[in-house]
Amino acid sequence: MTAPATLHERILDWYDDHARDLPWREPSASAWSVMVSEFMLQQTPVARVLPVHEAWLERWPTPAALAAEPSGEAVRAWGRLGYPRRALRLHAAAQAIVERHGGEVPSAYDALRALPGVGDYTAAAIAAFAFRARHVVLDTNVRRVFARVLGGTELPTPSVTKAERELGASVLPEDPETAATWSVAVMELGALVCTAAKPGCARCPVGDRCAWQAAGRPAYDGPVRRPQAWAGTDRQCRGRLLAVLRESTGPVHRSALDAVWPDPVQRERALAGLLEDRLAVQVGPDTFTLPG
DNA sequence: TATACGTGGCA
DNA sequence: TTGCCAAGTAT
Repeated sequence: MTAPATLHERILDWYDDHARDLPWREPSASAWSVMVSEFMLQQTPVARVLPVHEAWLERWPTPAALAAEPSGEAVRAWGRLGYPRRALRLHAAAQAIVERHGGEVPSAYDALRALPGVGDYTAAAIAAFAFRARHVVLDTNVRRVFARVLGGTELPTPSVTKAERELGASVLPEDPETAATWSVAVMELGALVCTAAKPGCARCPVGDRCAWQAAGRPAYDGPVRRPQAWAGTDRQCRGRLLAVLRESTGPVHRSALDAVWPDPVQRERALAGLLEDRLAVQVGPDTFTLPG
């Protein structure tokens, strides 16, 4: 009789068989490639990131290459990925890498965490996935898997708790290389099987030792997060206006912006917001463009 | 801690 | 069709 496989063995074996081939997971992928992917994947599905990531790395193979261009080019190349301030932050991070780290993506968590647009998750992810360092990586997928398998609840709490970080640390393999693979494996399990809406428990490698399944898959009963409104919001308006600037090679006249949003009050407010965020700049009395 | 911040695919 | 969702960060 062989001993039943451990939770870790099950998940690592599953990942070995089911991991998607993603460019930023290739052994030859640079730390910059990993970093770009992490920025793009914040709140954005893999399928939409793939083509933009490829074009980005082709055009800007290093942080220095991006840092040498106007931030507006980063916003333009970001395309319709959403949350364009991420493009601005990635550009600013590239400049910081050139200034503070000689153009090399830093490997230390604290140095990464200090870069614009890099929070707790992204710093840990870059350190773990690009440099194979031992860090607890807590993204929404990992948190959901832990909540179910180890916690017995359908969904994690709205924000990361101390208990979660401690739990993550307690199950993180000692060996750094194994720890990094463990993190991406749990993340992949959450993305492909232990999904938010329709979990594939029947094909889950740890389904028979999942606390949530054992409890009969009780529905989430925690605080309800209000769905984010979209139609008619300032956010939608900003998106419309920025799309006009992105798709134009030169300065855009106010009339071109007027054409994409009917409400003048909201339109002005959104434009002011874009200028405030440095996603757009005013270059004349009535003309605007992406930042230089 | 709650809120703002894009976008498009899918049920 | 409308609602929900997808590798968060900054304030």
